[in-house]
Amino acid sequence: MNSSGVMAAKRRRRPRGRTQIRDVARLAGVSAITVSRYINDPGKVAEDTRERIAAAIDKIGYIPNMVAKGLSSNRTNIVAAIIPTITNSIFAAEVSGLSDVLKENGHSLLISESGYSLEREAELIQTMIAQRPAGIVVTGQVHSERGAKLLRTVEAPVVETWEIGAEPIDMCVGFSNFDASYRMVTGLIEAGYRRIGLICAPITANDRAARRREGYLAAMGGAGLDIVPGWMRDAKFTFHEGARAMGELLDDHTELEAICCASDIFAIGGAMECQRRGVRIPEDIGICGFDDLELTRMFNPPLTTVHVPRYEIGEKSAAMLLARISSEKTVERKVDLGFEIVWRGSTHPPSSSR
Amino acid sequence: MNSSGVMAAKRRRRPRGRTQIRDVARLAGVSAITVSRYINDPGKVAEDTRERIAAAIDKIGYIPNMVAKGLSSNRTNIVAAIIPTITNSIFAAEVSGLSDVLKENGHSLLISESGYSLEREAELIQTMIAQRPAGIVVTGQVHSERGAKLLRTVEAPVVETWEIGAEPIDMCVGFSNFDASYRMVTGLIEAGYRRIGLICAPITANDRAARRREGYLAAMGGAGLDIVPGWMRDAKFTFHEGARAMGELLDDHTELEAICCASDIFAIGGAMECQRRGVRIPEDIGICGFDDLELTRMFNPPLTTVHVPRYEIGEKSAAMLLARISSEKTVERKVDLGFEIVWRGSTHPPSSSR
DNA sequence: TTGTAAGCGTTATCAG
DNA sequence: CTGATAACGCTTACAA
Repeated sequence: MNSSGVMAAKRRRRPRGRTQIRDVARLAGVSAITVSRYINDPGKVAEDTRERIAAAIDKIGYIPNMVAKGLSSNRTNIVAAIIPTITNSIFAAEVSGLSDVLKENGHSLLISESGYSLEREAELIQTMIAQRPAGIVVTGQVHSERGAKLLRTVEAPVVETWEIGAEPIDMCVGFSNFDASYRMVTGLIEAGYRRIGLICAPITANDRAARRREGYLAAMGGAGLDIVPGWMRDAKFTFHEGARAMGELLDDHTELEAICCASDIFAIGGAMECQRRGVRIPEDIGICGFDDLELTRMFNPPLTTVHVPRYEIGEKSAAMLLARISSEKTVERKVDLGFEIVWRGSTHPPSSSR
Repeated sequence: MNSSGVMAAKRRRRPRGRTQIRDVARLAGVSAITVSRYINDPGKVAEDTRERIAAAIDKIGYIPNMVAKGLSSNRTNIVAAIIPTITNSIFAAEVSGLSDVLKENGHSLLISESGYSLEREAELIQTMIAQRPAGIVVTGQVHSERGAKLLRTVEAPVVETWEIGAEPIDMCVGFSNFDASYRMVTGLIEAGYRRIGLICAPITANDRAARRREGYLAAMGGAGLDIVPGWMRDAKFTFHEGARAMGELLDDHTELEAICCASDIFAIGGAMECQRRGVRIPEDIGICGFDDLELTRMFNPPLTTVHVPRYEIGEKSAAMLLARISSEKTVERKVDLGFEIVWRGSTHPPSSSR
């Protein structure tokens, strides 16, 4: 042995903790690669070898190192999702759908929150790409220039969720927020409402809200009704903000006959504000929401709203990513999961549903 | 060159897509390790070298490969969290706290849902360990035997959240669910209530619910009041289930004066059921909840509840993990974040708060 | 301050 | 069906 052998010994790193594939291999009397084959596709290994390896794994409690696997195979089993905020329950439901499908297929879910900021989203996309995810889920179809560029050049498949109006960067899953809002407002007009207010989230960095607002404007304009700036209020996604916006409309615009809320959060908060003031629903004012949260069904009266496929958006996104991950075959690029207007007691019913 | 050189050439893998550190190094005219130093601690690199590297990174859009980094350094920047379900907003808030602190410190968050199953939790712990996370967050202090063993032997620091009654496996953050429930019920008794019902989540695989139930029993028993099995109902975490349980109690036990709900979800669902039936709150029946969801403040009347530090549990868990990750110094093992009984209009006030 | 060499734990590739 | 070897992209250890 020459001096480099000595040097090599000195340079050896500290031993690491976990057992590894070679420990299993030694115990089973096979090579590491055979254990690797057993783990990834047991069918490639002979029956008796299989049994010895299984016994060895069980004995030493071997847990594969996905980091090493990821580096070696150049693919991880991690899917990254970037959502505005997990505390909005529509995104929690989406994440649940993602999580359920992914874990059934041996994938893990990395979550991060952009806080409805496109700059933050771009940073997170970069952070996620650093993890070399097998797939990426983002919210909406509007991104910062930098974010969009990263998504366009990343190797992993990308799904944009919750809106399908534009051409996707790669794939998209959701429904038309414009159509949903348009149909909701058109229904209100059919029901006899003429002076209809709007409570909507700020449309900055939120194309879903922007499309819902546009749907309202198009329906009002299309019916030849007045569009009054004072009838429209911004609100952040809290019940309190919904109540505040409703209170302002009630104070300043007693002429309003119905309030269209671009989120059930506003509708519920707003409806509670009405209760507090003794404003009767739907006798004194009609209220409709958006998203069909469980609470809208429980409310007194139950709230008219738009049912959206929030859990299904997660499920379908995961399924599409998995399809692309497991094969090169082209899958659907644009998936419309639809929506449904649900007429309940908080508004008069439209003529078509009478 | 001997034949092995030829073989090596044949064995070369396909080139991969992303730019890597050596591309940056070449462009900047330095070695890879210098770029590595620049990325991990720019102070170790000379000013002008720094500038050249920065320019090179910017030019080719280099994004570090955290998988390779993780394997090489034997530490990832991923924290794994296992929660019962993301759709219960208390856990969504916790996740938000985790996410905020972790991303400030360059860590990413891997989320998985156990669905209130200890077996599922154990599987997920194993899946998470395979990713070699820098830290692990689990919910509660009760685990399956296998899950507990994995948590005890894993190298990463572990935080158990939402309950601090038992000795932690490693660290725990939360509050005493027993004390909170005990104090709530004691307060109701002080307020003059004697016949108090309970709506609680199934206590299987949920030590937080179990402790809340025990707190109720201890307070009732301690005050010499009747403990009637029929006054206690199980409910899953939906508003509908809360309403159903409340309906049953209202139907079967007209003698009840107050209902203690071990979750605001039950309290809100239950209170809506009361509204539906024309049962007045608090005149006909007192209702209190647990968790202090935003909606409890908005409700008419506002609901008495227990404020719990849900966002802070996430924040603190992340902070404790980070402290342990960055140093070997011992940090607190058991952190009591406390709780606060919030008396609102859905119950008569206790004498002590008059 | 910078560089060289070895190694992280797994899998791709080629060979038998 | 099984194995030997190199490689994945980065960092550790050591050296200059």
